[in-house]
Amino acid sequence: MAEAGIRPKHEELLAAAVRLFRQKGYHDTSMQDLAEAVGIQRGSLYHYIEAKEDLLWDIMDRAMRRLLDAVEPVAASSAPASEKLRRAVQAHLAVAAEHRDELVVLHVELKSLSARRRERMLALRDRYEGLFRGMVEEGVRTGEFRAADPKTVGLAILGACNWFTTWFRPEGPLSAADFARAFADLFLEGLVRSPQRQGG
Amino acid sequence: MAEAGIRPKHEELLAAAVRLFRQKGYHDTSMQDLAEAVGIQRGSLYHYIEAKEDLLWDIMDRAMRRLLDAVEPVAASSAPASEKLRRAVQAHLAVAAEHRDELVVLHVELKSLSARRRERMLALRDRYEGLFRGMVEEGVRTGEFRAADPKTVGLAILGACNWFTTWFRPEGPLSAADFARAFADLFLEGLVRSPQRQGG
DNA sequence: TAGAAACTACCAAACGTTTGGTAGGCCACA
DNA sequence: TGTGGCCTACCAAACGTTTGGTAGTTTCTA
Repeated sequence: MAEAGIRPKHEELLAAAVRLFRQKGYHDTSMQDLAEAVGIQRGSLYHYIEAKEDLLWDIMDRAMRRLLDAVEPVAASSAPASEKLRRAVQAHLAVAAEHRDELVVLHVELKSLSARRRERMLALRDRYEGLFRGMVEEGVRTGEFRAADPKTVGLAILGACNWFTTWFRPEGPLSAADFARAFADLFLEGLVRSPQRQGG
Repeated sequence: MAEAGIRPKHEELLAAAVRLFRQKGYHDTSMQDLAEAVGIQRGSLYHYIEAKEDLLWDIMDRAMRRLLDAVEPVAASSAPASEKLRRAVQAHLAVAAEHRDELVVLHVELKSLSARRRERMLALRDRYEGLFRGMVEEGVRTGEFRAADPKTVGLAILGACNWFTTWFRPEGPLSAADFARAFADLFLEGLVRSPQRQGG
């Protein structure tokens, strides 16, 4: 919660927690696992944190803010809706590619947070979903997009983007930017060929 | 694994496990929790199962087969690719709406399976992903769809469909069929308005 | 009267967390 | 230039509880 400068061992611990929580899940990762990962004794972890759940919160909070920081400027810009949406997808996938494990933990371990913290996190998530819904809304309002339910469409797009973290492999032939282009084309132009546009 | 007719209490146990595993996660659900949910003592659970993991496997296996049984006939039919894709999305969302908890467990708890069982499940998942990729491939091949990478598009569509389980609420104003229509419109026609088709 | 269904009692291990303590570095003060 | 006080970093051991699972026995029911 309180910023405390850079504490190397604490960062190392967080990094180990991200990896283990993604691999085994929060509840199946023991303090023993975490201690071994950073090379200290189980009890010594409490020199750095007050409780196991603090690690989970820090990871999820950080991940959520990465997404908000990446997409909020895009949503606030003055480009056409289609261009905003394209850039938002690109921004999301870029974060997702660089911080895959964090984002998987964010999505999967919401249920492992305490009620208070879960509510705070859900509020941030709602804000994030609102960005995508808002861009679709804007496109529909200005007539750039066809009539569509912005909430449903926003969730569909965000779903595809969120799922990306579960299958993307950086060692594959396509980059996150490649996938972002393919995604945006799909959402904006659709699959069905139309001779009047994009000519082939 | 071996089919054994209908065993009411065993079904009750499975149903309780689905609910608890979705709510709290597999590792945070104890045998005590399960026993209380079906009104027997902890040790008595082992009259119905050999190990806790059997419950997880049965749930995931059942969920995966529901999806395959729903979509495989669609993919094997002789309709145009766009129509197949529309029906596949409809079929997936129908299963997802009726068996939400099962599908969430299927997606979230893969990591909690033993290595052997996880591999078997991944094989089934690959088969399922192949159905969607195949439909896109077909559309591109026949020229019904524009040029696109079938694997990427298949995963994007499936991602949106899989994410559906995390936010769909049956008590909401829109049915799974409504969402399926909106999803299919998005994937097939895209968002950007085109005067030459669907005229408005 | 056999088998299914459930009980009680128990196990060894693991859990997250707390405790009391130590080693070494830094800094003010005499 | 020592030295006492405080800090960070960590250890080893123990805390009480819970874990998944087993064994042997009793109760219900067809």
